[in-house]
Amino acid sequence: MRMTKIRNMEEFAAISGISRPTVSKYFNDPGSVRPRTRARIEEALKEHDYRPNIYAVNQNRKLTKAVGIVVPLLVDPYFAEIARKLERCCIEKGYRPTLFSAHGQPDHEVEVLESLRGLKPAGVLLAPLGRSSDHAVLEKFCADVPTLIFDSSVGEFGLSFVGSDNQQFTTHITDYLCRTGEPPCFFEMKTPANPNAHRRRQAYLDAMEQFGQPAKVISIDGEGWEFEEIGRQGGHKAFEDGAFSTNTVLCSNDRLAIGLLTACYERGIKVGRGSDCSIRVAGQDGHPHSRFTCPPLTTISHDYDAVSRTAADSLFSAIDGHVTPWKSTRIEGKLTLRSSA
Amino acid sequence: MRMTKIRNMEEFAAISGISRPTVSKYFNDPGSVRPRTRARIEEALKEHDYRPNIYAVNQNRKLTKAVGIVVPLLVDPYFAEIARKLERCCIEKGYRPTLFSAHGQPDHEVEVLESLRGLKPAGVLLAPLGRSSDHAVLEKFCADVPTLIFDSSVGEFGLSFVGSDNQQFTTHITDYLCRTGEPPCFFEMKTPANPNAHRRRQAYLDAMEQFGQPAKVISIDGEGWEFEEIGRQGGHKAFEDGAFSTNTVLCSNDRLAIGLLTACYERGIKVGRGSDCSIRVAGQDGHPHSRFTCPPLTTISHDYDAVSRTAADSLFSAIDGHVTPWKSTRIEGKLTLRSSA
DNA sequence: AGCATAACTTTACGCGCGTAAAATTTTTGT
DNA sequence: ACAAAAATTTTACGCGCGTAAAGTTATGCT
Repeated sequence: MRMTKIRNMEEFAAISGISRPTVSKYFNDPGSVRPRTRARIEEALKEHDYRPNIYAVNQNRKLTKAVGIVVPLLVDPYFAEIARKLERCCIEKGYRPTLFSAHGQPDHEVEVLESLRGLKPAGVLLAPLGRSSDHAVLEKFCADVPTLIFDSSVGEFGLSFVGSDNQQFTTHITDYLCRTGEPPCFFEMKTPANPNAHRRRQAYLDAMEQFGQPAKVISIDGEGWEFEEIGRQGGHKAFEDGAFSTNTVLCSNDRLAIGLLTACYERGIKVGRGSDCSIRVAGQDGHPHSRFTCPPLTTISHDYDAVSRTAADSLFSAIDGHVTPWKSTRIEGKLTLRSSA
Repeated sequence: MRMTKIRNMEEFAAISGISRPTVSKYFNDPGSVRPRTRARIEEALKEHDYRPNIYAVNQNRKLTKAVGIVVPLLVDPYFAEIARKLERCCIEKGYRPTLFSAHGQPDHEVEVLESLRGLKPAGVLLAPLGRSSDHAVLEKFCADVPTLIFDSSVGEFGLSFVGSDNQQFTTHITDYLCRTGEPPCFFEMKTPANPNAHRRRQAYLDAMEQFGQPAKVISIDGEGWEFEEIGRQGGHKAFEDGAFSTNTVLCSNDRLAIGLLTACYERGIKVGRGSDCSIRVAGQDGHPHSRFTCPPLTTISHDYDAVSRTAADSLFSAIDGHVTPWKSTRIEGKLTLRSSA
């Protein structure tokens, strides 16, 4: 095998005994050629492993098969995990995913979008930074490129939005905490990165009112995406200020909770639901790491599979021309009970 | 601005008053044209924001400006972090990095390399899976594409290898542990993912012998890349078996240590160097998360900046034609003392 | 000013493939 | 078996740019 080096489709067509346009058609959709033709091509393919030049292909196609996946922070395993699942969805459907991260920085996000334009992708799956995003740039990008927004909604642009049902998240876990112990305080960043945090705070307030419990929101300082460190420092400050009005803390997200757990440890405060524990801590997200904190973190988990599949399918159907009005799909989470609360 | 839509370089050349070949030359190297010509182009650039079509460019260039970055597992923040730094190095030098993850699966790694060929990259920065990699595929890939191996060395192929000095890592932290308490046991996976683990075990054995201390290696079961869970389960088993011969455990890597900490928590074993603690646990890697474990993890940290910069620079110099014989560069780590040991 | 040289313009070709139109062959239905 | 439909082949053009060659203009130096 591989006796002759194939340089282009012309050569490959010649040795497979098929005309070049038909071979071209085959590579665009193997099912669009006659079975016997297809068999002959695939046989030749095994002996000469030829692959069309991506650059030449994409130069001429109106619709590229490239799909961009953009997340705010790839170092966060939550985003890495969901990006991985999205990647698989793309490959399954014959698209070529390319992964990008804004690395928590708005200017990077703009850069990414800029270079993404150059890729002329068939579509983009975008999880925006959120508050710090350049909304004008985002909106313009969405107007030019078929973009599905996921994880964090920043406005009614793009094809649609797919994310988690933050309201259900918080209501559900607040309910659990109220039923099993003291009602929770809510621990969050004063200026959170994305609007999900606002929804969660509001859901907490609503739930507490509904349950007839006094609400208490603790908003801590800190900018940026180093949530663990922000949670840790904010936790120390909250303890110093005596800000925790009950022995139960619901954190706006798991990374904040992880930081708070560290702060508790550093102060010698035992966390959990045992009788020897003085505080209960719960998170929200089902962060990949939450299983391994000490104590393991009680949290409400994203349905990673459903979110990624729904997002990907929505994009693909839009690419295939199925126009639907903008809509927001929010998927429920599942409570994960562990020993922290 | 943007009154006329520029479709190609021809049009842009026309409105900037420069010939197309010169404009082409400018985009390949802005410094290669006369300053005044350059100024005129850049002025026109501001009013019409034209960018050459990547696909058309790469079709004709012998040397693409694309660089592939491949890591074994992007969900691991260690790799996400080093990938981020490598990305920046590439962009600084005018390359276009594309990120890939093998997601811990050998067949994915092969797929990634396959699709990477299609990109016809100028070079590739590759951190192989290690033991489970298809070495033949890897070697063949390296023969075809300028590839620099980093993090984990799997043989003398590729341009060179850049990674951390595992021997120094382990020797250094073993020394620290011996000087500050009981000599450590070594906690590792029986069949580790990559050869770094073997080097670390050997360095541990050598160091213990040199220090005149009895060595004890605890090799736990478990396959795959879910190190935390493997460490947790292995930890439980080791406790049950009474495998820890001293009160100090040096883990082969931080993720294993994180799992062991969870196991300790679950068994009510207090970890740290305080008098009320019954075990000390240390890791290796300086994992981004190690700061936030409970207790915070004492570890020896990769020099992320040095490794990524050295790796990137080696690749770029090879791309620029500076041929050097294969060599292995190993960079020392820095001890990070925290409360776990 | 005069000349060598560097920079630029013009012209022209090629890269590898998509794709349209028309001609031809194969398959399908009856 | 024969016409209609589907698939394929032929032919031909275009995409946007790199790049080489030859001619032209600008620059630097004495």
